[in-house]
Amino acid sequence: MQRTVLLSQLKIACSNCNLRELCLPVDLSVGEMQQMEKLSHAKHSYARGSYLYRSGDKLQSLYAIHSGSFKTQFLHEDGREQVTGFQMVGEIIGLDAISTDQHSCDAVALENSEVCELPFNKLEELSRELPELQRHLHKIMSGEIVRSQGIMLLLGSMRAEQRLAAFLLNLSQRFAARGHSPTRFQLRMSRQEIGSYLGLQLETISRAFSHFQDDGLINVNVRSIEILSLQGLQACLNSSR
Amino acid sequence: MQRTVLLSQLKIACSNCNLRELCLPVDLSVGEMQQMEKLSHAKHSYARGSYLYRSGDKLQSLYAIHSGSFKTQFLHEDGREQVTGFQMVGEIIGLDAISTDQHSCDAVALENSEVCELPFNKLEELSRELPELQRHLHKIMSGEIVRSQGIMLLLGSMRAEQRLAAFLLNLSQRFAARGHSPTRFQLRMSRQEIGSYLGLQLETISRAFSHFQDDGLINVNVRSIEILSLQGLQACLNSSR
DNA sequence: CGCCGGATTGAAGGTACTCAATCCGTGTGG
DNA sequence: CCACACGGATTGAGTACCTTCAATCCGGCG
Repeated sequence: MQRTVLLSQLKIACSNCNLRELCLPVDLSVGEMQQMEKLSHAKHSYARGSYLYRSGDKLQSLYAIHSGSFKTQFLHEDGREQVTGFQMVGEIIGLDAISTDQHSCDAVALENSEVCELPFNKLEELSRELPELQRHLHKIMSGEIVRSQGIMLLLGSMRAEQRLAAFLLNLSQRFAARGHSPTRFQLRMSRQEIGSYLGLQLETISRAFSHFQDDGLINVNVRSIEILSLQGLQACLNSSR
Repeated sequence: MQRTVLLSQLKIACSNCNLRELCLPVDLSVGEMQQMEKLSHAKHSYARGSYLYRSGDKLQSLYAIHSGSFKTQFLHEDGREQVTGFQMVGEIIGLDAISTDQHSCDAVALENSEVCELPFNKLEELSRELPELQRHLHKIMSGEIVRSQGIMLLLGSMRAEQRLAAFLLNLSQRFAARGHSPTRFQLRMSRQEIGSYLGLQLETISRAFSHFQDDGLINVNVRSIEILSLQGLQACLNSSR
């Protein structure tokens, strides 16, 4: 019930864009709805492989992913590079830039995708008028901090197969939250990109996939994944070390 | 010049607490200063080893470190635990809790320390009235996201000695920014804690310290550090892989 | 003085990396 | 239509780095 209200508010905030992450957890008055309309924006398309923004670009907007998916990658001075996240429909991208007014990483489309642009100045202005929006924006940013902590734990203390299990379970949850199957889905990223994200080499990812398949935990055919035992993956993740 | 203005504003915001991270980059009117006074707060002391907050605690306040230092540690369900950060004077701690209204990690004093409590509700309220404060709060949160990305890069793609070099150089910068020597300082944390933060075993940390000393890059005596060659550490950090 | 926790050092072993060969699906050109 | 090239994925063998386990050292404190 509340859900449909949220979606209708959403449409106001982001015309015809079912923007989960910015939906407000409360009803808005007519006046407040009119204010939300101020957050006018444009919807843009990005072809697979194209950049939404690059490291060093000035902060203009945050972006809500309307369709498709992206990766963010962080570039070290010495050329080292690492995938720092994979973002899918309904997630917000670009928060890294607020700190310095410049983006600190690249965002690249993993497939043909559409994003809703949310001019950051307007977002700030509006969130001064709508405490619920303010709180929500804060939650999104804080959530990103917590997510990073989880990745740090993964990178710092898990072995290869645990990392991949955690990755697959996380994808599973996120697909489920969007109404897709939690056990059958297509990977949008290469072994190389998964490895970069998980701090492993692509060969190690490939071997771990094969091992999971041998153990009957998953069926994997290149980028098609079928999870046969969520519990099995969870057990792998929780294994002593 | 501006600096002193900032510090005086600071005192208003945080009585007698030279709170760098919340100082505002602009002058405030008399009325605005009065508003800042609304952010009344308490200053509390924490003995070495005591908890500022624990995972699961309800979000009440953010905390600005007035003296001393803390570590934050993240606890996995299965008992795995990892240090996710070391915070020193002037830094803000507790941002992780905004996401779920509960702290997602523990904060433990590394030495006898004092913090200024910043009730989060008041902070939000006030930041609706003071756009400069709002922007600054956003920058602090975003900065934490960027910091996490840097740690992810470190954990995902650096070898042991590079990680320790990065750690020492980061400490050096932070001490320098606070007016201390960038080359001589005391570590506040154990080898175990450094290892946990850097995703390594304590023995590996110890060996890397010894190796740096053999190479003439540092003098280390348990927790006393003297950096002999910042360039040398930087070179180690930048070495091919 | 002796205990204790943290730090150092040594030796052996394991996990993931590196290098390399092969496979496979897709797209391209003859 | 088939051959071929290409990029990504898989698999194998050897190696490097870090971990693990263990012994020892060192400084502080009862």
